[in-house]
Amino acid sequence: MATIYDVAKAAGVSPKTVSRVMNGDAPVNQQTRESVERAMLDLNYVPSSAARTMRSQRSGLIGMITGAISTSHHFEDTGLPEIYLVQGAQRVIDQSNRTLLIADSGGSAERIPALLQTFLEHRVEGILYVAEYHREVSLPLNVRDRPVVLVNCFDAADTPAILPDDEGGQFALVDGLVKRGHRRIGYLTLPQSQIASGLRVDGYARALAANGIDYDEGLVQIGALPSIVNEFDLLWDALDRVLRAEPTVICCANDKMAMRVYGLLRERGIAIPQQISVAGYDDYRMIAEHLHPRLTSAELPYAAMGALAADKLLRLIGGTVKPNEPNREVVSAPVAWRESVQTRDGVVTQLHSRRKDP
Amino acid sequence: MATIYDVAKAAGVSPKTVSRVMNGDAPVNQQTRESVERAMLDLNYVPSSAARTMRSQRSGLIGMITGAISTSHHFEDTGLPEIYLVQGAQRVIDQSNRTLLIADSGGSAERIPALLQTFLEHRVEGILYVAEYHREVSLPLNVRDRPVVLVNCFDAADTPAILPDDEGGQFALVDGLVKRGHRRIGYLTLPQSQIASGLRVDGYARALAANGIDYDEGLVQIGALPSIVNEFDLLWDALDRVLRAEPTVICCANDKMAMRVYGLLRERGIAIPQQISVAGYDDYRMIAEHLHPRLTSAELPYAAMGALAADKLLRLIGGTVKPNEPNREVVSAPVAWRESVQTRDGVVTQLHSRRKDP
DNA sequence: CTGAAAGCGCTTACAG
DNA sequence: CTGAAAGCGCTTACAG
Repeated sequence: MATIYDVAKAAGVSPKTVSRVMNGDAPVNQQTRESVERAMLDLNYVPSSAARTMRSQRSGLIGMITGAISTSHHFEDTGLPEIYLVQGAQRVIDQSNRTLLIADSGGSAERIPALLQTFLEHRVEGILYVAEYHREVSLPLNVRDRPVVLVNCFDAADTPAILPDDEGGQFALVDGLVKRGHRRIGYLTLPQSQIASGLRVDGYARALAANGIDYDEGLVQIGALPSIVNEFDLLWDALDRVLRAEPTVICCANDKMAMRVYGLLRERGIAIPQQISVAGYDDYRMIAEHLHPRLTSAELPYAAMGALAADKLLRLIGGTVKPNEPNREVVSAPVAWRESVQTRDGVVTQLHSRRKDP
Repeated sequence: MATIYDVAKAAGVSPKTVSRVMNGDAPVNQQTRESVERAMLDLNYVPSSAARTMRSQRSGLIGMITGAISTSHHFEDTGLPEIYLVQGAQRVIDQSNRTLLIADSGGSAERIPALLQTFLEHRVEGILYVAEYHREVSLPLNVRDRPVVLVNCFDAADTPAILPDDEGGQFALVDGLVKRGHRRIGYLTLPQSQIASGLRVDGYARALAANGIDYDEGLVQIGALPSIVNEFDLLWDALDRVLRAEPTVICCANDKMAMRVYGLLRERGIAIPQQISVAGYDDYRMIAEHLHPRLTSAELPYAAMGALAADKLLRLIGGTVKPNEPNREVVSAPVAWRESVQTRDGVVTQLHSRRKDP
């Protein structure tokens, strides 16, 4: 392939001038520039990032390490939508004229050191470490010397982290349900050992409290457990208990569970949303928009998290992080209201008339 | 960071010997090796792939360009499961001691030349070009000088390509349905302008013919169109026409459509699978295993396609492709039989007794 | 089994 | 606005 020397010779200038035309780091005479550009085109010149990296000591590479692209062996295969996270990060990184290097752990943690080694050989300028679900992690020590941003996870060392606002998301969902006239709000959760689940139940409880509604234990049931063989049986029983508490709406731990609940409710002959409303979490559009009726869901803002994480990492690399900037940032997102939730007209009217009464 | 010279000095050898220890490309005295390895550890030495690339003229990088990681603007958001494709390719590439560089077109074709430029700057040894859905593409010319394997697509220039066996997949599905006693087999398709859809209808027809069943036009209806606003209305009408042809099972163009059909059938009070069986395509587990009942589906073998594509690309790079090897390869996959399809016992018995009759 | 010299293709640091 | 020299950190090609 043509080198900068070939271009320089063809254009009748020095290599350094070719370099200046490419990088725009110093003024170049218009005519000189044009002849250089012509030479680059004629020779089909493509600069070598290896040479550039070696001399400048800046690789322009950002490493992202993730287990997203994997058949995960943990709680559920929550993985796929994390792709939005990759997309969000990539957009920001492209804009900074850098290249994102993505390594997939394939779901097995023991591969991560090797992936990091590869990143280090490529002299990545920073690392985005993405977890498959909201959880605590501990980073291998050999990363510590360059900027890292955790995404969808956090560690004991308080490494900068971008997290979803699980508490706020569930709050907004439940608060919105109350505003739509619901007061008996069922909730099929995951076990509290799941960090996201604990936070969401907190949000559920806060929304009830904010609206003066008592927390009824019967309305909140665990709808799934890790590695249960017959998942539908467990969910069936949990749904049974929730229904006995007479809800007008059932919130589900995630959209996948909501999809199952659709099947179970219909098996019982209960119409959605006419007889009972249903809501999910994640706003996983592949599911939410194709269920019938379409599913109301609180968005897990992966794209925004990816973008924010990339932005933060770039600022860490550039040294432009504000001194008072918190290490952990939480990303909120709106609820996507769709037809699976029906407004309880009577109650809403009642609320309206109350407001107008005094 | 420590360089090979630092390691050489610490170990009391020449840089070339350190290189030999790292690469194992020539015999090294056991004691020498050990002192070099100790020095590498002590100094926390990580070789620079940029320097290695520049001198050896081999980057060890494979580029993958994809629109998978995107909100696609075409027919439907088929995107997400292509991640399995990335996973399949990465496993193979890791084993060859290379690194996969993934670039996402974000769904917009105009970004692709820039992504290719980045790949060329990094001197990728080959390129995997992944389409979001089975289709024809045309490659930008500037790729032509290095090995390329198309995945999920093909071009007029007969570039090596790995494709899903859509015809065979639908054949296996329909043939299996017949073996399970079904003879009136409805099919909600996508328009034939979709290559995959055309092939699958071919497979459907071949399976009927192979089993001596007449093709009934009334049983085959288009269930979705691109950019239709109210997608459920169109599907509702198509489903209506199919039902009038009195099928015992309905095949759907993909799992997402099957998910919608679940909703529509239940709205009509038709029980799955007791009154009618349903099958999908893609075996998109996020959907298929969480619908109730779980959905029978023909697998779109993305992981296998990714692995095969990577394997082929590596052989193209290594020059070990067999001369008689076809440029286009098709990947087959089994059908995942689940509870949404019910065996028609009566008919099956009838078939059995027939065989035993003469 | 080991080493000295050169060079891969850029950018840095300096000079003019 | 432009250029000559040196060097980034490896591996190649050669020699012993």
